[in-house]
Amino acid sequence: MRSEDRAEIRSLGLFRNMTTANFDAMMHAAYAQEFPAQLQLVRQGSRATFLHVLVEGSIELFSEWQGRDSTMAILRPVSSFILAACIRDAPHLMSARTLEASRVVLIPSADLRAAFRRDADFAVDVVEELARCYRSMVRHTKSLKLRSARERLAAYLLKLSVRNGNAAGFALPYEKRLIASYLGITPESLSRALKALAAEGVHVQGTRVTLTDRDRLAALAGLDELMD
Amino acid sequence: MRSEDRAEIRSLGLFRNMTTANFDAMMHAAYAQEFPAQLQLVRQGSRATFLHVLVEGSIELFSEWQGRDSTMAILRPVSSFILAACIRDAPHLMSARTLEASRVVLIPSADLRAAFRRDADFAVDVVEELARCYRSMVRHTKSLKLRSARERLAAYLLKLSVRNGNAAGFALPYEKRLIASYLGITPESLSRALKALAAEGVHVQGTRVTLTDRDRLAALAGLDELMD
DNA sequence: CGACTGATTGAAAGTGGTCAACAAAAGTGG
DNA sequence: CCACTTTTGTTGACCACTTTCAATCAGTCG
Repeated sequence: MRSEDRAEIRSLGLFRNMTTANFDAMMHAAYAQEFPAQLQLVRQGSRATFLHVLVEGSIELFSEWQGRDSTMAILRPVSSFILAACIRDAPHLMSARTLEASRVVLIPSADLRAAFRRDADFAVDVVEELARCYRSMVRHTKSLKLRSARERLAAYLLKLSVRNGNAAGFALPYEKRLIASYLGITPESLSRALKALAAEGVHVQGTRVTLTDRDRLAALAGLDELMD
Repeated sequence: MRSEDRAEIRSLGLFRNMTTANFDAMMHAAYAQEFPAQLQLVRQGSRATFLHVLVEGSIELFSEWQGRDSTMAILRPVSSFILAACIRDAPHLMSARTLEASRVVLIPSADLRAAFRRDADFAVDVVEELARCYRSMVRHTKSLKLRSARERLAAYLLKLSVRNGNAAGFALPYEKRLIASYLGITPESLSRALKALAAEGVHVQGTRVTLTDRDRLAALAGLDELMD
């Protein structure tokens, strides 16, 4: 593994506080790997054998059922994923695939669990990371159940703007079909919803978005500390 | 606190493996309390100060936004709740209220965190419990995003049947309005969806449900290990 | 009994989905 | 680099499902 990967992982919230001895032991059998775009890394239903840490690129977590599928989360570096399945040593509930060429570090879940038992500081960080993931899923579910499609989209656009330093203009970071699936609607509905938001000062050309009436949009989105 | 409450909590998966010394220390400031029905125990946005353990009765976890609300989970004894907020020491994302008269044990979250640091066996159990909660929320979200309302209802009825020993007839355990909210639809829609399921052999009279064609219903519900 | 809450039903409206056609981009291979 | 293919995005027409609102019915509880 590249030493900068190692350093980057070490500096992740998850691994920052563990002792060097435990970190080294845990990483002993870990390895980094490059994956091309659109490669499925995890298949739902399979057993968790490695904790994955995304170092470069981006990852989609999605679920499948009866030929349908839905995007559950979109991950950016540096973040771990499938922590819960590793801990429970249970089948994955979600699949994962790369959205672009990505670099992922794989840590054997048995070594993760051993480190957890040996190092209380690490245990604290693991449980905090997992709590973060849980709360993130709760937020996603709340948005699905409490907001309409248009409201979800409005909130999503505002969050993108915030991520870009409150810019009025920014580019959509992913394909629209992916965003649609994440928001729980079809691509056609997204296309129409974007047009409908022109009334709230949203203008879209290709991947380029411009917000001309932030207040109106915010009123519709109703951004909430407890949901967004 | 009643000694049987204490014993019951001690035998919970969460607390079974910790040392007696740590259990006693953690429970030192804990206390049990009876609450009447329909009492709100937790308000979303407030700070987590106690881990709650439901010993008797039932609890609804729900979320509110802009005057709307939605049932996120329904808990039965014995189960803990708001573990994630305790761990993160963060505002609750969900509110909680009793559905019926309930008995709840309250453990100061600071004591919980202290026990977590001192006792690796307990730490393992906490993280497993949290992973269970996370996975439960993932399942709920999958069902919302991948299934239609009718499919969700079919799956819900089949799960109720399983819970009743695969009985063909059983009573709905909660008010229909609550079930509707949990399934992400209005009470009116639930009423109509139940009627529509007559085609799959579902017959309802009041709270009494009878399934006369399990196979047809199962085909619609598409029960799945990774979602149900 | 009368008041209240929850459940059902009907009618109307709205929202989002499906299907099909087409346009626009992006990727592929000569 | 260009032509071709494939994928992604948009638009229209139509439909299914769900919600909303209102009225009614059915229990429950003082």
